[in-house]
Amino acid sequence: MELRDIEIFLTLAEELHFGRTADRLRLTTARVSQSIKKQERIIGAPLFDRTTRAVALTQLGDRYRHNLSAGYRQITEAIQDAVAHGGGIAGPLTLGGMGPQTLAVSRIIEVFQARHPAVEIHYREIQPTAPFQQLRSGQVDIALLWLPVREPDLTVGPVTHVSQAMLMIGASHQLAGRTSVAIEDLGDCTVLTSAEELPAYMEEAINPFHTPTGRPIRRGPRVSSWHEELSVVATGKAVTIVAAEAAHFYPWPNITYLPIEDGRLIQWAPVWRTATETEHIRAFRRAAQKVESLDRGCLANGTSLVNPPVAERSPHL
Amino acid sequence: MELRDIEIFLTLAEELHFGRTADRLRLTTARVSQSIKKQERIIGAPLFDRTTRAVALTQLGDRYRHNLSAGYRQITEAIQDAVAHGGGIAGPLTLGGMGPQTLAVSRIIEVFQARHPAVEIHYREIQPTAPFQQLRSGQVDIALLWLPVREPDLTVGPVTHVSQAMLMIGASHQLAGRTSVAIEDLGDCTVLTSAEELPAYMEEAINPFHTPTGRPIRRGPRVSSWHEELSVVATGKAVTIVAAEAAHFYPWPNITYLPIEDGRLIQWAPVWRTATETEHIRAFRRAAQKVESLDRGCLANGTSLVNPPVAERSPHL
DNA sequence: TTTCGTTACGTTAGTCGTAAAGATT
DNA sequence: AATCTTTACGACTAACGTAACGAAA
Repeated sequence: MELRDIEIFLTLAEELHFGRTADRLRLTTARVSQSIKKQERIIGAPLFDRTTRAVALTQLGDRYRHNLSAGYRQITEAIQDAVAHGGGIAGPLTLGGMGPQTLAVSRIIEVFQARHPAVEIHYREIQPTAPFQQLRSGQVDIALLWLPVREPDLTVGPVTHVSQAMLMIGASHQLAGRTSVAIEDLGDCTVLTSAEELPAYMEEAINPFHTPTGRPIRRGPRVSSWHEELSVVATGKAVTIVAAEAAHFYPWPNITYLPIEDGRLIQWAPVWRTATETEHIRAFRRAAQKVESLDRGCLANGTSLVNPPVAERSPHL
Repeated sequence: MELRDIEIFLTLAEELHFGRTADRLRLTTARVSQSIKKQERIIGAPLFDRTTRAVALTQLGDRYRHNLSAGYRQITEAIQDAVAHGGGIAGPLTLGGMGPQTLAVSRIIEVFQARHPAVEIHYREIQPTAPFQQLRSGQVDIALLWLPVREPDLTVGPVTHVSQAMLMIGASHQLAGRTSVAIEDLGDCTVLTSAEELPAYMEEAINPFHTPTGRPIRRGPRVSSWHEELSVVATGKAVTIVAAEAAHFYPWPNITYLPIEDGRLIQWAPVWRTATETEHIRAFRRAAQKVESLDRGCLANGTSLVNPPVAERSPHL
């Protein structure tokens, strides 16, 4: 019997519903069922009376809950207290990323987890059409966004990686046969519009309003999510500029990805609300800087080391 | 962080010694070290100052211990309480057996563990020369002994299995070339004596004092343990009657095992102190009876079932 | 040299998810 | 049919032991 089981029991005793309990603890109902069953086997009697319609504590279950809850709270508080005084950090940290971009920072996350095993990292999908929304609403603590980001209320961390820019275009589009395109060619295209208004500087940097020679670039249908972007592009109604990783992760048959000759690079960096900067966030930035310096070291050497210098070991919690 | 880690921490905080902590928890020092290190990583600061000479709580460690201990006790008590009221049983149960005999009851132990996952079973070796000693001293709760056992303070449970009796004899002994012996042949042998006095009825039943025709059977060197028995028999100084399993598990080159023509069978049964019969012991007897009845069922059918009727599932705790 | 704590590494047990099967309305 | 819990099964993680190493007396 471990704390995890007790947590599951106490949560179910509150929710009286396997599904909601599983949601709260980010488990499956199967797992909840298994854990409760295990405790009932150890104790030798049911803790809950349950049908598919209702879950209720038995008398014994209620007694168990009552005896358990105080001790459980005390222990979690003791750990929190020690963590607070020990300089460690614990608790949840939610990262937001666009599609596969979070994969690109896996080394940072590794280093972070090794340093702070008690932090549980969660992920949320960020829509390119509303990059700041979840950050501002507090749903994500750190968002991995493409630069530039110049918002007065947001802080931008170190650049974590760089992607080639590619033009995502319907396979039936007139340009689709080309092996590459230039920004100038966008003058002949209709570019997706974000349903949410993006800041002008961001829009300009990613999908400019004018070609280098000054031709205006036409704006097309409004989309509100990444999958909508994919769908609209697939129908050939519009095009948009994306990071090269998209070609890898969304190789749809009716979508073509073309390199952009002007060789534009997309820089990615973690971004967070300045006002709610926590110790978690500072620790994440430190991890990012650490990885950055390691990478610089490798590049400076110019040779691929047989045993790359890994500063921290993986957690093994 | 789980209860197990907390238990390890609290024990080390008491013992201030990795080796003793490991012993108390039946772990290795490596494991203790790993668990403490994990907690220190989570907390972010050392809990113990340790050299190879001394282990001491840091200030933070002491605070942690103080905050933790009450909650830990509360939780373990809550579980104990629920187990007590739920009809389940928990805690240690020590079984004693002679050599490989405990293997013969593995099915009973399986059934028992499935019914009572919270009971941790330990094993202790019982010497055939002093079968009741550890039972009476409380070192073992249940001993698996060969019958007959007729002691006023002991209760004998159901027979768990039956072994062929064999004569264990030095390879150089005059009888060693035979393919089998009769009890009558013991008249020509010297039989081991137990260092501790065995009850007469037991001695008579196993190594009788007279052959069927009335010849006395000579008593030889006193031995005080099973390995001493093996050694003495190997030198050819004496012989003794053992269960057939011994031939399997101790196939020493200078020891020969001979079937006994009179076809004596050795019956094994669990035995415990009547005065200290606990719920654990009653549960063990029930498990033994369950297996007994299953076996009877199989024998009655006369056929080996493809899917033998296993009443309880294995624990998967 | 012995005693004690740590590190490295391989094995195994148990957690957890997926998928499908019961049960109840 | 829809909703909810349980069972079956497989994958993967972390607990744990073994063995070797390192430091202190």
